[in-house]
Amino acid sequence: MSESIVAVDEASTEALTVPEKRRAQIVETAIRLFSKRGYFQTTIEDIANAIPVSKGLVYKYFKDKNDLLYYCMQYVLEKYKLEEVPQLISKIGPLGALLKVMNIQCILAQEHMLEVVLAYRSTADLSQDLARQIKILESKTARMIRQCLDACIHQGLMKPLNTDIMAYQFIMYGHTWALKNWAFRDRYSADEYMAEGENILVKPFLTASGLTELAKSRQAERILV
Amino acid sequence: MSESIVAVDEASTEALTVPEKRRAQIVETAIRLFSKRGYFQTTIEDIANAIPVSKGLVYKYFKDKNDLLYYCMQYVLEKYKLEEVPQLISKIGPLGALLKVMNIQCILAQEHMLEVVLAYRSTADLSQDLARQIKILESKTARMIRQCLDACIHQGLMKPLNTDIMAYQFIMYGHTWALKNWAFRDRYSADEYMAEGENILVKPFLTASGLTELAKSRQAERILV
Amino acid sequence: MSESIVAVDEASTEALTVPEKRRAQIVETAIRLFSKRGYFQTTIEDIANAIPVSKGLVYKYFKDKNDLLYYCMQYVLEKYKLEEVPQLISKIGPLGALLKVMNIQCILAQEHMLEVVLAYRSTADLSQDLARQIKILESKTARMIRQCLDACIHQGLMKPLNTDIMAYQFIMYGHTWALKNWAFRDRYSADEYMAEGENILVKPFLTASGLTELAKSRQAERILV
Amino acid sequence: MSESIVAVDEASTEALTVPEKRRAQIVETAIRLFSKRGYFQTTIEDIANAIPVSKGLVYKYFKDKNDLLYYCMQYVLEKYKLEEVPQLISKIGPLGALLKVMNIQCILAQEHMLEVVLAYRSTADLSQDLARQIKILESKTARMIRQCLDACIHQGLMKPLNTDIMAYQFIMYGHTWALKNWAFRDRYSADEYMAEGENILVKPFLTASGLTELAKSRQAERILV
DNA sequence: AATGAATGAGAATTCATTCAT
DNA sequence: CATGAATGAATTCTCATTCAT
Repeated sequence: MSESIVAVDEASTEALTVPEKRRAQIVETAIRLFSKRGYFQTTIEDIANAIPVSKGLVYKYFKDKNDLLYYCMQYVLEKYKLEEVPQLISKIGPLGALLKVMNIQCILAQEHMLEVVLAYRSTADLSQDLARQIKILESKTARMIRQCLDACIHQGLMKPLNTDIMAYQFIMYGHTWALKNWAFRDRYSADEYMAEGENILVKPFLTASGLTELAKSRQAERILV
Repeated sequence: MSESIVAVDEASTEALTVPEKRRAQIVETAIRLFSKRGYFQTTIEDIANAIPVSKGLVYKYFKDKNDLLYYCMQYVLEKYKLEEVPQLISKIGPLGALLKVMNIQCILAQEHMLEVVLAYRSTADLSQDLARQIKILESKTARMIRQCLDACIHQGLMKPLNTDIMAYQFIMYGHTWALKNWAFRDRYSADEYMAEGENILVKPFLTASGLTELAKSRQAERILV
Repeated sequence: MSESIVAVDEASTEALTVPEKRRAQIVETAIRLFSKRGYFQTTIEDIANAIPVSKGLVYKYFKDKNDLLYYCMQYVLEKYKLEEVPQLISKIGPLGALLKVMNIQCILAQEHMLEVVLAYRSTADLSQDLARQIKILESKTARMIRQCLDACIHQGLMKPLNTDIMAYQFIMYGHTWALKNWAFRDRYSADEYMAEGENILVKPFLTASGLTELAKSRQAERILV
Repeated sequence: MSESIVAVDEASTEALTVPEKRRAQIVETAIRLFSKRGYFQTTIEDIANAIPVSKGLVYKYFKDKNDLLYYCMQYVLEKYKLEEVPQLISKIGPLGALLKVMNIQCILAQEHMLEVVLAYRSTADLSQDLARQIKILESKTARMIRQCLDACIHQGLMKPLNTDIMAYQFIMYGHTWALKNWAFRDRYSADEYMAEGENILVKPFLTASGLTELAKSRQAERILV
């Protein structure tokens, strides 16, 4: 996954100013605590002490607690942006893109387990308006996945099905890893879970030519590696 | 669905004593408000006013607010108990049972949408111990579904696959209807969503004999209706 | 002043319910402290402790601190309502009414010195909307006084003058007693100040017939007493 | 009014050093904001941003916020100093001086409306000691006016009356223009209000010879103009 | 059984003030 | 001179919980 499909904030690797670092530090600490204890059970003081800075400083960077929650959500969704799916489809084909997207969903869920849990617990705690924005961002991801599915079907690699609902199956498969991790973690590794995703979400829906294509791409991978 | 697979609280149809009615009334109101506004943003006073009774009365029935949340969760999970799955398998076969279980998951999600949302928002707000109990109950449901899947595979109706993970797919398919309802409700009815569940979670995994079995049971249904 | 021109809240003499008593108690304490220390330097806790009740209780009776300030202002202006001026004019004539109004302004300023000071310090601390209401109430008082003045002029008792501005002179004469009390209190009693009001605000503006009228009413008073 | 009776800070016309300019800038900005929003609702940051300078700089010039308020008050009272009244009396006579003083009070109230409002809102917010100083300054003004009144009476231009209280009437007439400006501004110009001041505070109190004197001085003015 | 007045611990938020740069 | 990041004390406000009636 060297040529990442996940949007990477290029700036994040550059030198950040002091205030920028502080902002990031607060957001990251807040995500950790909000995820673990929940939004309402985490006080601004908890967050400040964990850094550690003073309570008051948090308010220099964020209007209020809800504003901070919003930026936490943003930060999470930033990671989930699938911006280059169209290019990916044209480069490695829709089936390859689909598999890649599935993997990304799982990898992200693994890497940002706390954040996924946070999203399910606390989106409703955002103000009406901010909650809507979060939903819009998720809709975009669904649309990207749907493009892959539609392309697969269009190229005869996949049997026709409701790509709208199916797109959410891909999203939820990743989220499930995070949400039900208490049930899975003792029995499967993230990689095993991800591999099973192919068996559950991709292979059973492929046409004969889709299966051939899959086999070919597997072989190509093997040669590359 | 006259012969419900879902555990029905027999007592609920009997005459309840006044205190029992009050308890139920409080729990139901609490579920509604907790689901809509969240646990921490709903005050005991909100609940009392919505009934309406006095704040103090709520404390006659529940030790504290967290205790009330726990009983709300219990009430929700009560509805989700799949106790008669083994009987069901022996009566209508594992494939029929599987389809039925899938339908039930969707119907429950539709009928108890608020409660599902509540569970995802607020399980973590329960005390450690109560939260564990909730997880145990969900594990039981997963085990039931797994029995169906294992039986289907064992009887050659379904191709082998990881039934542990797949069982959660069935659970999550229902939950997704509730959790992402904001995305679906304008485009699909609950029935359409449920029907699509068959295409996504069952059919693609069937063997030839499984498909035959499915067709037969469909015909049987058609005759019955 | 047995037949008071000042609107008396009849209910205040009746039995009040417990919450009504509490409300009044809080308002009265707040007026005292707000007047003495100022609105922003008085904490809700100060007020609560002075009663003494708990902080939280104050919020059962008033939405927030600004709401409490508003009710304090209302309470003050309630006392300043001059509702029966028209009746008074028809009963004892416009000049008598005018003198009475002047006296009332001084008596009120003396009795509610703290409240007057509070009004000047803190009206601007009310929300836009509440501040406007307070101004409307003062305008009404000005209008009442103006009616007296206009009637006096119309009946030839007083020489023509700008009754609009003059009405505010009557209001301010009372307020000045409260606002500049630090300068006056060592040299004049409230009665002396009030008596001087007649020399400054009434007599110099009377016509010959106005002076006759004044002398007559003085004599009538002397006989009555 | 070329030969101003109002004490003018001679230095203000000279070249100020940079720090002096900064100080003045801060004080003037503070007066503006304190008057508009009140002392407690104006933050040091508000003032700094309005200039704009940094918050820290304000503390280079003023010990603390209360110190700044004190200098604001000083600045206001500086304008209100009536130092040359004795000379004025001997130059244009006590009645002319009195009229001039009345005019000045109105002009100052018009030009420094915000400052007058500030004084009434915030004098009590000064420390005990600083508040006393402000009162002493106002007493001086009252004494000056009283000198005029006493001289008028002594020279038989004015009928005897309580000059102590009357002096405050002159002060308050100006203040009233500022304090009740919300009621007046739509109906009168500052000049109209000032003209009415003569009808309310001077003419009714004059003796026959005082009226003659007034008429003469009016004529003199007319010739001059 | 039921009420609702009262409490008080605890959280969010603000802002004057300091100080390293 | 000037900045603005950082602090922390102080305050408003909320709400679960208790208890006398």
